[in-house]
Amino acid sequence: MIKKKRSRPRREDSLSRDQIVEASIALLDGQGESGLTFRNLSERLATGAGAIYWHVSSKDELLSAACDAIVARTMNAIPVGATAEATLRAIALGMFDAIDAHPWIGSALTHRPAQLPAVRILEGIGQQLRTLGMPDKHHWATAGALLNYIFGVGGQNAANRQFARANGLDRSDFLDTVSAAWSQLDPDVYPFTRSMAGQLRTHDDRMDFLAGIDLILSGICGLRTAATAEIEKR
Amino acid sequence: MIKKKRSRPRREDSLSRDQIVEASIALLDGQGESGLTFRNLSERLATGAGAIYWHVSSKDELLSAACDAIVARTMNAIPVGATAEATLRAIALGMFDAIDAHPWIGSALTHRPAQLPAVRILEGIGQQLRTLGMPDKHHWATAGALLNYIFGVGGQNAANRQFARANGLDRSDFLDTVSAAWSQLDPDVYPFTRSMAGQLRTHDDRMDFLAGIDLILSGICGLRTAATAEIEKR
DNA sequence: ACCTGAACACCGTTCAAGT
DNA sequence: ACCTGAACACCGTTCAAGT
Repeated sequence: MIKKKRSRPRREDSLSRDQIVEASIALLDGQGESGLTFRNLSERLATGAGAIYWHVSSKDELLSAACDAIVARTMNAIPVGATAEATLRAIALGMFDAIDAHPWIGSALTHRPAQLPAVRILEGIGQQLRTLGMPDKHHWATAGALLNYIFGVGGQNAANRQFARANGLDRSDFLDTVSAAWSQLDPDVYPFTRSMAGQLRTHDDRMDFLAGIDLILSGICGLRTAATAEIEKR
Repeated sequence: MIKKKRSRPRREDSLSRDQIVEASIALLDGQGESGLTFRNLSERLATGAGAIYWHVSSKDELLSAACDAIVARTMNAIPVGATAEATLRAIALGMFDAIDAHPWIGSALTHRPAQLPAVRILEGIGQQLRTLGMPDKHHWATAGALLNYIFGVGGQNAANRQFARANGLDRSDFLDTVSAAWSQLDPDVYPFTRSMAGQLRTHDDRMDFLAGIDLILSGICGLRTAATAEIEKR
């Protein structure tokens, strides 16, 4: 008697790239970055690893596509018609919230070079700089400053979230841990950091993020420092 | 006859954590992030994987320690005695150059949460903000803005370098590739990005980085925007 | 106390073979 | 054209056993 090998049920409809990307997002949201493996993914999609490779060329591409799906939705949700400054803030806050909801895109953005997701954001920022009447020669540096700041915050948020998840901490546990560590630093070497330990527990990430954006925007509005003179000198 | 197993020669002196960290830095500098494996490391140190684990608890800790060694050297090399603004620039440029020389620390910084390396930089920045006479309540948001901007640029630089290395491109090949990709974007959807494709080839990363720093510094010097009012309102 | 190195439990990726 | 799933070449980490 032939022993029929018991294998898991396979899907009957055929796979699509979109389904793979959506399943990846679900996995990343639910289990964090380490949750996205081809084994997890093929189980969830009731298929084999090879089937996924038919639609997608590598894990890197998959992560990029998942990230791009989120970024595209975020950028499409930015309301049009507001002032340039308000729109720049909306873009920045939109990305902040997107990274908050999907921490893994913070690390996807910082790790994969200037590809589609980054370009979508750059484009949104750049168009507003134009309407703001910023001289062309400052466009690149200015857009880059905003973009890199957003990426920097995103990357840190992602890292903090991942650390907290890996150690089974919630946000408040995590802040307590860092705050405690900072309180124990040598006061002679780290006076400033020690003095920040308290604020750390009560601060509002989103508010601080916005304050940074406004710092840059206010710099943009009043380009009058030594360095811009230096740049003009070239 | 007993066949004596030919094994690689082992070291005779004993291992130290410092030697392990230095060997890791050499590996990371020479072969990039993927070059740091316990197998590579134990071969280089003429020892076994277990020996390394005796001195170091995980790969994560090792990467952190390697990153911290570079950051500590960088921060110690910042000259003292200059004006606060000049020192802030020196810190930023010092980190930029350190990341340029060791791209992997860009990704180590963005991936491991607020630990020693980040604290060293935060402290340096914060002390200068104090001498600048910035009101205490703005310290956190301001220092965070500078720090996150530096991390953002660092992360992007690291990612770009790794991409270039993985594809066997030098800097100019890499810029050509991105520039070509941007030139082919749909002009109706990506007018700004397309217009940047040219500048991309000739731009100076370091100069643009400095321009961003100065944008933030100039915002710091003239805190007068809607958002700071908003923060004060709280 | 410090080290060895085989073994374990994973990865991403490939590919002959199936439909 | 699309999928299967075993196999491959790696990982980080552990641990009984040695000195």
